[in-house]
Amino acid sequence: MVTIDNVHFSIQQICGSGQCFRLEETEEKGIYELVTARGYLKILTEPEQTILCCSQDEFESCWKEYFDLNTCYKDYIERIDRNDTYLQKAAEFGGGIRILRQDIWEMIVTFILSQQNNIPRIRNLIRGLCQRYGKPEITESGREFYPFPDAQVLAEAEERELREMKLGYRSPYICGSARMVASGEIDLEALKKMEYLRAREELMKLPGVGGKVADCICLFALHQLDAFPVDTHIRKALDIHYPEGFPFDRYRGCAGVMQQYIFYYDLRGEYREGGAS
DNA sequence: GCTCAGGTGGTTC
DNA sequence: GAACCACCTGAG
Repeated sequence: MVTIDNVHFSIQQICGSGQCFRLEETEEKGIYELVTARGYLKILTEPEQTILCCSQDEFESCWKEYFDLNTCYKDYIERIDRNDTYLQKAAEFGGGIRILRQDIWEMIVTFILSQQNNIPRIRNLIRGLCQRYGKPEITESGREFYPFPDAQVLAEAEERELREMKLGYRSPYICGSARMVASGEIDLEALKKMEYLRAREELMKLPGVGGKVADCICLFALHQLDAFPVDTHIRKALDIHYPEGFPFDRYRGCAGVMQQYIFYYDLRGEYREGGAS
């Protein structure tokens, strides 16, 4: 068991920030389960602290990096313009969010599926893919879980099968991307070493990956903090609060963190303006 | 029925 | 290169 205080770390906020679809609250309130390429993790959340159910060694060698706990997010928050009350409030509201270091193939598929889709449905689609194509594993405590299927497995799936699973018009994108990754035409290891814009450009060679999806992959898998995915929520928030444009120069090296604060605040914050409903 | 949900790719001018 | 439009699906 490893205990972390909740000052700048919140599982609920990370779960709600839309970067990870395989972190879910169980039927027991406050207890979460996370399935990643690194393995399975059970998490207990309490008002003051969060408890990761793993050994100290596993924490040090794996989860500490995954949750980006070596980084001080307070430093990012302190970089926010004091006159920018909107961003100040957003960062205060979502101050426990961290940018995870997730598996790149999983992020490619996840964000291809995210287009014209809502969060609960994306979760279901991914769960379906894992159960159908992932090889089940068992935790020490006997809990069965399904890791994300690798590109080689999905490369052999038929488009028809994916359509049956309600992936819709995204089905050929998944098949095509899986084949390009499985064949090595797109080299995932090489992407990890590339600079942000180069990686973004390379990812956009995959079918179904445009600028927004490529930015999500860059941010949530490659930890490129200059990536700033602009979706409908962010577009709306930027139009209202930054009609002159978002100050990217000021937030070089952490724009993606700000994006997450804005996104989470727009989606979950009590704050609403203009569109009263 | 219609619109919308964290878009992309193809076509057109 | 900006402006359209089709595209699967399910919920409200």
